[in-house]
Amino acid sequence: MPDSYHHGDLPSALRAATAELVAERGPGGFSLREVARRAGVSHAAPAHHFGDSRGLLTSVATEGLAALADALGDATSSAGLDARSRFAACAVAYVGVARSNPGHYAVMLDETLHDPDDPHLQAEGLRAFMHLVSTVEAVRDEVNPGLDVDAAAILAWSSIHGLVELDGVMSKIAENLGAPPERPDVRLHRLIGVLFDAFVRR
Amino acid sequence: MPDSYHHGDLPSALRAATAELVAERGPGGFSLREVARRAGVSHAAPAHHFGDSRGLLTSVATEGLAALADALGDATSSAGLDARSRFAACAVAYVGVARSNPGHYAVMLDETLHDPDDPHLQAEGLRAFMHLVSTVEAVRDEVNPGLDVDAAAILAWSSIHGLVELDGVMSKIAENLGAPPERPDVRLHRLIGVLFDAFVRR
DNA sequence: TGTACATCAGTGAACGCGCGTTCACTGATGTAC
DNA sequence: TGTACATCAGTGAACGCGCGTTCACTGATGTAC
Repeated sequence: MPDSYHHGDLPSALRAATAELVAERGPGGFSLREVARRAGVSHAAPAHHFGDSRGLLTSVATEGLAALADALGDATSSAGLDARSRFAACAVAYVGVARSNPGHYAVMLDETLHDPDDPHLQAEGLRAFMHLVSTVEAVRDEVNPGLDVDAAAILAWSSIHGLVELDGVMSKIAENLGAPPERPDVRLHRLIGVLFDAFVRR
Repeated sequence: MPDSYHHGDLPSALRAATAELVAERGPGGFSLREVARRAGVSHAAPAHHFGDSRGLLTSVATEGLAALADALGDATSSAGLDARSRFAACAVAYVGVARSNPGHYAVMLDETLHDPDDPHLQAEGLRAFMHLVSTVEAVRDEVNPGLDVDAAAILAWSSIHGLVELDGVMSKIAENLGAPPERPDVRLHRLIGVLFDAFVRR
């Protein structure tokens, strides 16, 4: 029988409501009271668990980074893949997490929204980043011993993040140019192709 | 003698105040009243020129895109440069505009803040984008006839935008890894290097 | 050159609203004995 | 097994605040004659 007074797992429900709200209205549309409303709880309840809105957003960011790290871990540990497939799987997983958790994604890389010094957040961010680095290292070992791993990792991360963020703008521009509409994952795979080529020794 | 009643160029002053405010506090910290306060004008004045806050933000976004288009135009038209230099100049100009106008930059590529269907905004955005495309075309003509211009332009824009946005996060990670602090423009030039290599025929 | 008048720019008071925060409280749980 | 009590989770009323919007207004400009 559901407990009508105690929620069960209010922190999780509040994180979910936050992600949903941010995805719907953008970070500017976020408020503690609206989140409480969506979670079906009094507006003073969130303070109990998270203190203030920054605390809640930091928790959401941490959850998002953890999901990203998990997804990258799954993608990179798929055994039997050559470096190119592994790299592509990693990129696809990244974009997949970003697109299916837009609320989390919007919060987790914006340092004006969360507390960038939170240790849990930093740990999850680092874990995600290390998966990326290890994938690039695999590319270096298998394909191009001279590859600058740091520069390549920066390029890979920047470009994939940029693609996610600019997706809407790019579609708009393509439309204005009268180009046929391009499915987003087609754009992604073309980008992965050019990107990977950048890593190949010549 | 300064006119104490009529402002002279209030729209410009309001755009400047908006950019300053957004740069300081992020998009969430923006309000029409605070902007009016900073411009030294009554809080009802902005409505006269821009209607509502979206109108003002769209105007700021358009101004930012125009500045970007101008800067890219200057960079690409510097005659006598080979494709690599021209491409690098373009990237440096882009990052320069983004870093020296953080308020404009935050607003101009975020479709939840401005009105993406505004014709002036679209025109300036397109003008900026065409400078990028023509630079990539120059790279194709001079260096690699087989280059996929569209994919390369997407990669270039995504990665440079991503670099700008992730700068803070990347510094944080590097710090956590105990890496020596890297000057931002060093990171940029390493990225440009790997990026350009991606465009070279092999 | 001077006067009347339309137009435009900016004012300031008023409104209702949603917000974050505080605080005494009540409902439910779990532990000690 | 039962009772007392500490602890924790969530409530709901109250507060002061900054916000966007409206509107009758006033100050300044520029044009017609």
